[in-house]
Amino acid sequence: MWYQLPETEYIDDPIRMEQVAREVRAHRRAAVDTETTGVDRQKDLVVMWSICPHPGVRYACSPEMLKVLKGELIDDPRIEWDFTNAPFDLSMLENMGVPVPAGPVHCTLIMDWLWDENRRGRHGLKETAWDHLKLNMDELSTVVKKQRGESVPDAFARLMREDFASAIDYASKDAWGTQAVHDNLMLKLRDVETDTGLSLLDLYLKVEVPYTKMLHIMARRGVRVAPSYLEDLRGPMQQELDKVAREFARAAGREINLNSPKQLRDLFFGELGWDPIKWTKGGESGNRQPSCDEDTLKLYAAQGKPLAQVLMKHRGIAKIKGTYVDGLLKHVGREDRIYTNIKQHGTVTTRLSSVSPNLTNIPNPEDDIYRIRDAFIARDGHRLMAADYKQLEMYLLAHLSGDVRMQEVIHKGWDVHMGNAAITYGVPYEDIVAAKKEAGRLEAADVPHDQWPEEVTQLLRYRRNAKGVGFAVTYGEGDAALAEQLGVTKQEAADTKEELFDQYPGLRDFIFDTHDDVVARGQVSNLLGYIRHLPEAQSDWKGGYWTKSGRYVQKRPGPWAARALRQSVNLRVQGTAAAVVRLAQMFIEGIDGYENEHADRLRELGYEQILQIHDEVLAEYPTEKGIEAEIEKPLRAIMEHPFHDLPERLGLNFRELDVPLRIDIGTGDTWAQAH
DNA sequence: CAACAAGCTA
DNA sequence: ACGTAGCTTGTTGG
Ligand SMILES: Nc1ccn([C@H]2C[C@H](O)[C@@H](COP(=O)(O)OP(=O)(O)OP(=O)(O)O)O2)c(=O)n1
Ligand SMILES: [Mg+2]
Ligand SMILES: [Mn+2]
Repeated sequence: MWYQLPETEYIDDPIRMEQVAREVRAHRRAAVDTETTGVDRQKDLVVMWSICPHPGVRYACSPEMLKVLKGELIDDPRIEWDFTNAPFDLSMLENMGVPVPAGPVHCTLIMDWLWDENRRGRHGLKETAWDHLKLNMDELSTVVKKQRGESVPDAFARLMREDFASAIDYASKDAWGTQAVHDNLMLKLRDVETDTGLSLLDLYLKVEVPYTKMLHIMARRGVRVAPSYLEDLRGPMQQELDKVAREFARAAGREINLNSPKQLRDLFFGELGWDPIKWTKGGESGNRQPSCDEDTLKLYAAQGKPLAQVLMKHRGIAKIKGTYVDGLLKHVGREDRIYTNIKQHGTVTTRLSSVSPNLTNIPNPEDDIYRIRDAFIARDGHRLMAADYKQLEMYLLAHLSGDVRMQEVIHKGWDVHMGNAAITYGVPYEDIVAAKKEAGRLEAADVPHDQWPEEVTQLLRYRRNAKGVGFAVTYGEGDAALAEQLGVTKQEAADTKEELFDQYPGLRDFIFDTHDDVVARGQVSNLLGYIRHLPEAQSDWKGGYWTKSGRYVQKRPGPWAARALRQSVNLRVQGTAAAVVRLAQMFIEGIDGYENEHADRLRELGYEQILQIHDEVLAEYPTEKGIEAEIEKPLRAIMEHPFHDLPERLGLNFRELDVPLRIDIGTGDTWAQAH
C-alpha cells in the first residue's frame, strides 16, 4: 500500500480537533512532531505541532489544540505514539502541560538504530526517510532562507510570520514522514530473526519501547548539584593554573600556550631536542607526530625535567576545570539540577550514552583531589544511593564462556579482579581482601582519604589497575601495550598474559569461538539477540596463497579485520551487561509491562533512580531511619535477578545465569560518599 | 567548520 | 599494529 503525501490541514478549532481525536482513536495510533521556541528540553515551548493518525492525512495544529490531546488521548493506554526522537517531543509536550502518554511510545531513531547500529549520525528523519523510502524531506533551510546565526526554531518562527502556508506544510510533513518511516521499519524489524529466535521487532516492542519511556521519565528528574561547591573551586584552580603557567614560562624562557600540543611539541622535540617516546595516532590523515601526552611527560618528569613536571600539573587542573567545573556549571538548570541528554541509540553495543553534559565520565573520587562527585547531591530531605554490579563483565564472561574455574571462583564469592591483581602484581590475594575490608571501616568512620594508610590505598590501586588489565587482556590487548601498561618488558607482559589466561582456560575458547563465528557470519549478538554487524571481519584478510617459490602464506587478519575480531568478543559481553542493566532499570521503575511488587515497594519508599552509569544505578531516597535496609531488599531482588521472568517475557529458556549477579550498595549525602 | 590530540569514565 | 564502549575541551588550519 502506498500513499501520496496528502494535503496539509491547519487545525485551530476545538470542534475540528475533536474529529481528529476520533480518527486517532479509530486507528489507535498517531505520529506527533513539535516545532518549538528552542531546543532546551526543560524550558522551551511548542509553537506548532503536527499529528498524523494514518498515511492519508496530515494536520498542523495550534498550541491551543494540545488541550484536546491532553484531555482525550494522552491517557488512553490503547493509543500508540510515534515520534522521531521521542524524549525531545515528550519533553516539549510536558512543558506545555501534556503528561507522558499512557500508551506505548515509539521512536524511529531507536528503530533505525536497532535495524543498523552502524548508521550512526544517520538515524534522523531526513536520512531514514530517504534511505528507507526514497522520500525527500525538506530541509528547513530550503523552505526559508536561514539568516546568519539564526537557529532552526528562530527560522521556523519567522516562517510562521512570513509564510504561514509553508510553515504548516513543513511542520506536518515531519509527523507524516515519521509515520511512514515507522511503518516501514516495523516490517523490516519483523523480518530479522536473531540468534535467540526472537525477531528484532520482539526486542524492539518488548524491551526498547518501554525503555524509551523509562529513560525519559528518569532524565526529566535530573540530578542535583551544589553550584557553590563548583564555584568555590574556580578561583583557586585559576590561580594555580596561572602560577603553573608562569613557572613554565620562566623555565622555558618564553610564553607558551600550555593547551597547545603543537607549541609544546615544537618546544620539546624541536628546540630542546628531546627524543620522541610515543607517536600520536595521526587520525584519518595518518599524519603521526611526536606525542606530548601524560605517559610521555611522566617519563621526562621522572628524569627530572621541570618543564614536564610543571606541565603535568597544569594538565591535571585544566582538564578538571574546563570539563567538570566550568563545563558542568554551564548546564545547571531548574532546581539546581543538571538534565543530561540520555541517548538510547548512542552506542553500537546497546549501552547508553550521555551528552550535554556527559554524566558517565565524572572523575572517580578514588583519585580526584577536587572530589567533583561531592558536588552531586540529593534533593532536600533525601540522600543518594549507588548500586553497582560487582565485576559485572567478569561474571558475564564466566557465564558466556562456561569457564568452570571462573564460575567456581564467583560461586565462592571471591573477587576476580583481586585474583588478577595477585597474579599481575605478585601480592597475596588475602592482603587485597583485607585492604578492601579496612577501606570499608575507614569509610564508615569518615576518615578522609588522604589519611588512609598508604598500604591500603596501594592495594586498592592494585585491584583497580588489575581491573583494567583483566578487561584489556580479555578484549585483545597486545604484548607491547600490556608491557607499557605494566611498565615491564614485552616478554614479561606476554608471560603475565599467559598466566592470566591459564587461570581461566575457557576464556581462550570463548574468544576463538567468537572469532570463528564473526568471520563466518559478519555479525555477533548478545545474550538476548541484539546484533552488531562487523563486515570487516570477513573482508580484510591477508595471505592464504602460495608464493612463486612454493611457500604457503598463512591467512591472517589485516588491521581492520583484527579490530573487528576484538570488537566481536567485547560486544557479546558489554552488550549482555547492557541488557542486564536495561531489564533491571525497567523492573525498578515498574514501567509498562514491567510492573512488579518490588517496584511498588520502591515507589512507596520514595526511591527514584536518576542516573545509569553503565553498570550502576544512582538514585535518590528520603532520609529516614532504617530505610536503607528496606530499599535494599527489593532493589537486590530486582538487580540480581534481571532475567527472572524471561521465559514468560521473551520466550527464552533461562531465568538465571550459571553464575549469580551481585551488587554493591553505597549511600551518602553526595555521590562520592555513596561509593 | 572539521580534524586532531588529549584525557575523563564504564 | 592498535583492549572495547563513549563525550568534551582546546587548538589548528582551512
Ligand atoms: N577499564 C574498563 C573498566 C570497565 N569496563 C567495563 C567492564 C566492567 O565490568 C564494567 C563496569 O565497570 P566497573 O568499574 O563497575 O567494574 P566492575 O563491575 O568490573 O568491577 P567492580 O566490582 O569494581 O564494580 O565496565 C571496561 O570494559 N574497561
Ligand atoms: Mg561501575
Ligand atoms: Mn561494577
